[in-house]
Amino acid sequence: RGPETGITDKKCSRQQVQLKADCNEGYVTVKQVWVNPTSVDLVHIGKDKEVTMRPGQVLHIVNKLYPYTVQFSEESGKTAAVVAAKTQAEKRPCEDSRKNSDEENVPKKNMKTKAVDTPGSSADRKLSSSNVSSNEGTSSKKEHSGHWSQGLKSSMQDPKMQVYKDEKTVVIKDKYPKARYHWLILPWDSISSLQSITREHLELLEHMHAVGEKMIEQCPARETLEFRLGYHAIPSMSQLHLHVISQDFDSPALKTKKHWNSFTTEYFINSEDVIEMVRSNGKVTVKEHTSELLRLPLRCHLCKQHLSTMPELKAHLGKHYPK
DNA sequence: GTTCTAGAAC
DNA sequence: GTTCTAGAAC
Repeated sequence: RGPETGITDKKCSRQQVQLKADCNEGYVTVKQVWVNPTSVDLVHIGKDKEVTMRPGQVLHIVNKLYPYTVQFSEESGKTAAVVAAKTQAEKRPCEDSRKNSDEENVPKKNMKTKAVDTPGSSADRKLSSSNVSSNEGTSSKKEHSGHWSQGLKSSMQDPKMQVYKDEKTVVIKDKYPKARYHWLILPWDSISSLQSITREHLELLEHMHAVGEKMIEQCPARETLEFRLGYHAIPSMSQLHLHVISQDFDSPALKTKKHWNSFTTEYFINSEDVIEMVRSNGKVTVKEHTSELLRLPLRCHLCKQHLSTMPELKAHLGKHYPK
């Protein structure tokens, strides 16, 4: 609460939240300093607790009010974080881009933005007040953060990438397919990840699954290839996306152990299991040591044979799936 | 997420 | 010597 945010609500402490941006990783750590509820994607943080927030997620300062989003922008080789009051940021993106052509670098008077200090190690990347204004100009023009983790949000909006769309979802081909067929089913609604899923999203999840199955039905190789539909337990890219991937894993973009294990271990959660989890539990929880699954030794998903290198694995897969 | 590359592994 | 991977940088 104070002049910087314009918040006058007495339920909001003058020191309600603490934000810390990691510009290299592209997220902001949000710590709730005061007792009244602060939430990210409507999930309460709790006093003295911290959560990470990525672009696309919504921070409510107190009592589900005063929505804010974060954006990262690249400016003269440096990455900077900008926090923007949500309503203003979303209200007039088109108007902004026009206006900016004759109002270059003039900050919006009513756009409440605030620079966030980066952690100590990257003190040289700290924002000075002078590039706050230029960053405001950039972020309102671009309409997206520019950070790689936001790539799907821009791809899904690009008509050239869309291979199917309906009222709830859009389908794009994975930009770096890890198999002969690899689609992503995304909701139009901004849903950052599985972690923000609730029972309210059950129908959407079922619809996404049905769309995925439609993609398989229209695939010329549907008779000869197996497919799996599922989610990465800990995705790198923001915006919920259902993978539909053929099980040949015959692709030059499949290069690393991490790639392999992300599709062939429990790191890949079947769409049906996600739906069942939400139905019975109201949310999706990821097991504790999930990230370690990515370092497991390479193993053929079909015959379970161990392979010592990626080239060996790829040669081995060739036996299961001749061209 | 990908790209790039130093140095480990062979 | 070359191949391959893990981690930094983007």
